[in-house]
Amino acid sequence: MGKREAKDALFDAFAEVAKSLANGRRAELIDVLAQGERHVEELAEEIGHSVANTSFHLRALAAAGLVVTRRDKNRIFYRLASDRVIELWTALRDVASAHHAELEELVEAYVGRRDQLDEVSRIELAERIAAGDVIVIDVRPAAEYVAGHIAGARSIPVERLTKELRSLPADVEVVAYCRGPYCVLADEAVRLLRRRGRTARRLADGYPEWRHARLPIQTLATSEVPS
Amino acid sequence: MGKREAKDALFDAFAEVAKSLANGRRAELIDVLAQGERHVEELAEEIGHSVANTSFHLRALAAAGLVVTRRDKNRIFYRLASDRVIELWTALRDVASAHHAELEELVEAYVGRRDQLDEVSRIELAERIAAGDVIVIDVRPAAEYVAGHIAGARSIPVERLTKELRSLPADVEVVAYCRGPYCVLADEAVRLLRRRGRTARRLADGYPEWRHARLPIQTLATSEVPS
DNA sequence: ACTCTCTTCAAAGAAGTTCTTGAATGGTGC
DNA sequence: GCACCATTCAAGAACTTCTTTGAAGAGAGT
Repeated sequence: MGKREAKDALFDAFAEVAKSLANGRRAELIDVLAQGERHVEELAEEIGHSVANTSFHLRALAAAGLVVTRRDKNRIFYRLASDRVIELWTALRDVASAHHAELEELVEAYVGRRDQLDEVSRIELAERIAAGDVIVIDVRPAAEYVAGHIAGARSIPVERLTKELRSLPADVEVVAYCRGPYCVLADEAVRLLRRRGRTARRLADGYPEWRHARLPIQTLATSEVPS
Repeated sequence: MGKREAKDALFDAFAEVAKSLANGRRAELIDVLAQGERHVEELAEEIGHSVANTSFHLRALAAAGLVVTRRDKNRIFYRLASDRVIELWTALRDVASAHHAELEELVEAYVGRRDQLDEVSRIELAERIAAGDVIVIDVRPAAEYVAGHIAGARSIPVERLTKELRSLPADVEVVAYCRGPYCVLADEAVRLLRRRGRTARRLADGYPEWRHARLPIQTLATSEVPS
């Protein structure tokens, strides 16, 4: 094999990894899997496609080495192969948001205007948690809270927030967080809380970034799903 | 636009960036452009394709916001849009090498066995340069040296190394560097130097990583091409 | 062994990608 | 204004990807 062929083959292999991310549905899958492991049916629900098609995309991600599987009973769980995949996904999002002007329009179309929804940085939140003058709520689906959450956070999936509202003290600021900067769950929670007269902000990014920054987290055994 | 459509559109936009890297030739272009700006004809030469096809790929990269252009006389120069693109490219390579077992075979097919070619880390090299007990040679094409190089390095493109050999003191270790961990120029240089009885190693990665680590660099005005 | 559930595979049409060839464009410098 | 140059565009052939549909496979539990 000549130098040219060998170099092409090597760079084609790098391109294979990029190709596995080069589809919006697979990108959504990576974003969900950054929260923790999930099985096919849940993932199909998340991306709004058939189980067959989701399985097809998951196989593409597995072939590229981005996700790995684990069998438990007759369920197959998918998870990211390593934290480096989160770094890659973060870098991709960063480059996209830095250089793709029209992306801002897409973000706004999806998450709505964020100007008034003050964001809290990871560092500030960590300090406030240490000081104990803030309530942190995890508004992701309960399964993701179980797989891992910010230490001290309480799980209130956004659709249960109205019901649980009275259990939140009215005189303490609430910080909501979810999957990351392009997740709308925390925005919805903050809007709802503010409509009810609460002081609320959202964490600027989400759980994967918090975890990657080695800030304190907790996980629960799957049997301990909080009610 | 519904939530689903808006989310799909947003993640499709992220996927567009990945798609622009999802081709081996475009990946090679990014790797070369990480060294500094170049024009189409040079880039076509680098990837071994026609100018028309290279232009086509460059437009794909530009559309994704990864490269930008600059006109000088009747030449158009391409360069990476920002350092974040280098971070993305590095993350992609890292994930590929961490999870793609067969990649090692491809690397070996391209760069050859590296076991005996001791590598020097950035940190060690920076210390050795400060101590002044090492000669650093930049074996990339002269144009890339001009665009930027490790401070104190001397430009000896690998094809001129034999000629320049006598000008290198025989009793000092030589460290060669080139474009990055998957570049073969420094390996060739080290092999040649060792065959001639010199003590030589290669920098583990290359110029873009050195620069990104904010270690000392130098650039030359284009008129000062070293002979 | 049988059935159940979850997951993957196969086929096929529509849509997209890659590379080649040859022509067109649009600044530059005379 | 004109010729020249580097670069881009256009068209087309070969190939790959995406999604849907329906069927097949593989463990787990009875």
